Amino acid sequence: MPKIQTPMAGPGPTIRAVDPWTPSAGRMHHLLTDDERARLAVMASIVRFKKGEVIYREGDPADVVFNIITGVVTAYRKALDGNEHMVAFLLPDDLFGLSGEGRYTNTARAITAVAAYRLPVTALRNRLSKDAELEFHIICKLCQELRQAQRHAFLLSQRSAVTKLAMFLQFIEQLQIAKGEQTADVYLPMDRSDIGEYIGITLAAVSRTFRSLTMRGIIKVRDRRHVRILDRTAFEKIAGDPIEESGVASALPMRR
Amino acid sequence: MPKIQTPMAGPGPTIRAVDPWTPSAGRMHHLLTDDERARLAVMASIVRFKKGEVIYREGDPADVVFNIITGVVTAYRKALDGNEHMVAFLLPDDLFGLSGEGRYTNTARAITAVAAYRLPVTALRNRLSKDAELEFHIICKLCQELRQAQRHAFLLSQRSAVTKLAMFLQFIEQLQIAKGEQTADVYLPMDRSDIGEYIGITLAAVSRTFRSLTMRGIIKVRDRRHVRILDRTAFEKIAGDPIEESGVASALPMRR
DNA sequence: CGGCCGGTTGAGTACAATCAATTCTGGTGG
DNA sequence: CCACCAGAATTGATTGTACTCAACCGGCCG
Repeated sequence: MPKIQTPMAGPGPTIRAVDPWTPSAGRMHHLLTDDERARLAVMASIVRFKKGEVIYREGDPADVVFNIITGVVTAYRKALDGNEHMVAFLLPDDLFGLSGEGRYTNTARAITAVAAYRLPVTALRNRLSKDAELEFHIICKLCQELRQAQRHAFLLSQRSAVTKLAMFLQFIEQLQIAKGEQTADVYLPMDRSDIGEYIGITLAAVSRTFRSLTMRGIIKVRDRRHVRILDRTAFEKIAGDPIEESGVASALPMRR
Repeated sequence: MPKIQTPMAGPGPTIRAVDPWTPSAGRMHHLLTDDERARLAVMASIVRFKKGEVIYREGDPADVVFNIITGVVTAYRKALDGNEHMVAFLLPDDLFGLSGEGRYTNTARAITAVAAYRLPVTALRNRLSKDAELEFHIICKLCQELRQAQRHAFLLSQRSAVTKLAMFLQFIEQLQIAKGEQTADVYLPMDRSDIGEYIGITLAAVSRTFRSLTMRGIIKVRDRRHVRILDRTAFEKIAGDPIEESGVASALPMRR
């Protein structure tokens, strides 16, 4: 059952993040050594999900943790009124499924095709008890996810829709820079309604807000998935300077 | 310099949380053994802050971590427009100051008198590398703080002010129950403007919203700091049932 | 007593939600 | 290759909620 395959992703789970205590100039490292990855790989299997597929539901017994290889996953919570709200975008190298207390506290859904390592909690936990280094790396990753969640909360606290959207675009862009991808345009793997759920405005408002930024000459929407930032200074006046934000030049508070 | 004092808090840092992988019926445990606490105490000193005092600022070098003994701390971020937004309430047994990347990513301020253990990062890190168990407990704590941050984001995504306030009161109440405190009334250690900053509405709106809930007979505001929930069913219809929320009866997603 | 701080209340406004109609886009099959 | 379809996205008109600004209250401390 454990298929220790090595697809394009390499020989086992990867957890990439920055060490929260070292001023690393924002570079992001693979936290795990090949050795650790191999040890994790032994207990892992690779699973694939189709676009739109639910990976687990709020309340399900939380007996596996996932580590994304490729694709994008979203974590949702259901509001009383039936509306869902997204609490996180999960991207390659992210760890998810561990925020429960015996149960998952949110629902995870693939919004693109996804490949991920699937790690049974019992095995992982066993391994952890013997491996201080691995644990430390997981601590680093969790610090990062925590920071990220706080950033998200900060975004949600903004009143203006333009600010929210600009901050969101900034997140995504930083993310892509960190990934080392070509970023003349910002690439948006999610659709408008996902964005709306993440930044806490309606689909209609997302659309209007894109238009507003376009009208003002700040961005240019190439197509649904590609946006270019034309007026950098105006853009950062709205979104807030990311460098100021995180306290260190080129710090990359976004996951991955 | 390390004053290994044992005030009312006991013989060293405490990290209380629930193990995220064990369905523990919501009971919260001291995660650290006396032994561990003693080892941590060796590297810790106790610091005290007055109400209103800033503990550290966004951008400061992050060389110490804190573990609250008594009191309430808030973590802020500054918005572009000068407004601040609160990203977390930190309470006894909570760990804070570790979300940086060489630097603190937010500003911490005591909103009551605070006593805390002060742990130098270098020493802590050193210790961690040798102590798998301690690391595991920190992982548990981080999972909890992450869950909490996601809950906060969820709260902020709500559109109606009443819902936000009700959810907030629910948080605080659960917190007090977890602490084992007497809770005929909900006790609010923070003032109205802090609440507003946390739930993302203005001071004026907080006031109106309290009134609205009072008018409807759902709560009764004894004084600035004490609120009683009169109509439980109506209250939970607005806030969302906390049991549903976390998937397990009496799960306590709030810190403490 | 006076000033200050935290909180409450009021009037008017702005921004995003809502509901609903319409257009655009990408994919499928003839 | 085109026609068609379904889902995604845009746009419009209206409404409501919370913001803004400002006045006011009440306790506390000097």
